Amino acid sequence: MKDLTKLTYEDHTAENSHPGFSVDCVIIAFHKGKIKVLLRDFGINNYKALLGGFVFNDESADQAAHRILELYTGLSNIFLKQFALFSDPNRTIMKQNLDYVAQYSSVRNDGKWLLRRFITMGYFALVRYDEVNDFVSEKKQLHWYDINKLPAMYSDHELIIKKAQESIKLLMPIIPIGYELLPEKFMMTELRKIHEIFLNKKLDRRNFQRKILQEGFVIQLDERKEGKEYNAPILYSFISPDIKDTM
Amino acid sequence: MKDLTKLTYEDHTAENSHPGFSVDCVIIAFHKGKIKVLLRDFGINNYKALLGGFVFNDESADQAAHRILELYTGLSNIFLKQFALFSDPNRTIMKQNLDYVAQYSSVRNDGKWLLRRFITMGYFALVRYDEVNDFVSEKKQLHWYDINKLPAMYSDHELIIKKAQESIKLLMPIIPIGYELLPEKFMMTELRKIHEIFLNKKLDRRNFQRKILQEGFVIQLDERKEGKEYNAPILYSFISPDIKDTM
DNA sequence: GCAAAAGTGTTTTAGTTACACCCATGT
DNA sequence: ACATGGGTGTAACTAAAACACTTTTGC
Repeated sequence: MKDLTKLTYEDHTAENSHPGFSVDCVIIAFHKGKIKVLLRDFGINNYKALLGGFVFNDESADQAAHRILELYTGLSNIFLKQFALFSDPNRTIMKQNLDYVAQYSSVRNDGKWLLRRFITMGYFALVRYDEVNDFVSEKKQLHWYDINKLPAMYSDHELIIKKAQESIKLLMPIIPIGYELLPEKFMMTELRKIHEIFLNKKLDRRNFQRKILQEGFVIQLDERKEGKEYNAPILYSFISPDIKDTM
Repeated sequence: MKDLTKLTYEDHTAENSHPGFSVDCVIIAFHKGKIKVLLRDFGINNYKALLGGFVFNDESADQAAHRILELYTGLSNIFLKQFALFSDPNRTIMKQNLDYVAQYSSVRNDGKWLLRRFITMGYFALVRYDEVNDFVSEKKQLHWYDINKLPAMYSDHELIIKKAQESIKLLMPIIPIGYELLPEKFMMTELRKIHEIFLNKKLDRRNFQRKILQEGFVIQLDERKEGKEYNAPILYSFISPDIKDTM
């Protein structure tokens, strides 16, 4: 594996990257009751874009996605999952793309390569807001957006996010969602909120709690959230850091 | 859409296809109590290969997969699903591939293009054996293999099949498997057998039947399988041809 | 003869759903 | 004053799992 700290978007050229192919990461976090997506300024028309990049000749798409994630969040070993391939022949031949390339070509000589058709693999990553936000907030072009209130987006990136959301909803009965998004100690309400947002429906407080606890992945701590005097919320933890191994 | 009947493997060139990218289809059917995969002779060392191909410049990967499926099975509108991307940088740089290209280069001049790195999207298709076998059996290079007794395979195609199997197992609680694999009228035992193979465990006959029937997608017909005198198996049918729309 | 497969119901256990009250905090 | 959110338990219902016998056919 390369030294990731040395890599930036500018390191990609037509020579060292797989042609016509990219990866795009839907980086998802949970903060203040909302599911957030990390996007970057695209630079044209105030469009926002997913965090993506190209696949070097000596790495797999999964490795490229991990590299890109580390580049933008500082985290390695992040939970990351392929969810769909986007390959419409016209997906990158859009006005905003042409504008971008026109501008981009002035600083590098392979701008035309970017005008070629690209097929992109969509990945979603689940990260802990608190663990990445210091790193992220240093980069002025990166911002979090509520997944249900997306800004105008470059190319088909809004579609990619919607598909990621659908995939997560579909996977929820199968994989224990929440572990990757929450800090070590969390309130049951937060975990329930995450489920509610992806399932897009209200869940009964007590039934949810009973179900989660009897699944056995979450335990109640002998500790309550500070700052409240009356009925301070009890804190919970996931028992195992190896849940991702069941995927 | 092009005239599919005119297309063969030979129609692909470096000029008309997306570079370094392919699709591979794991075509799955059910016959005589076994899950079968359709493979072609690869021509070198008796290796077998998945049915795959390249993506033309004016089609999406999904369209390419459908085109390839129609080419090899005669069926359009087949149930088809992306399940994983295979992008190990070394996946196609294998001895059997070099041998193949050496042989292949003698008949077409872009053999070296085939030696480049390829990223492939894995699709699985579920088809009805009876509907495709007449078409398939005309092509001498195509054969069905028990998914649990695979022959020696080209490149990473065995891995691709294993991953397809895992994906189906994972999706089984979510999507009603079986509809795409069985003829209009079928025995409950056949449906159960399909579930048993993918889940890799025995299921209780009566509990399975009750569960399936109360899900509501399958109804009992007033008809029994012919050819048996005593306790001829009752036939069943799926009620709706639109189950795939729920995907 | 024996294994295999098909018909057929009941009981038990586990899981899911529905539902109400109390009290402090913040607006 | 009111809405919000947090603590707490039970009863009804639905779903899943375990389980046996009989008969014919095919080997």
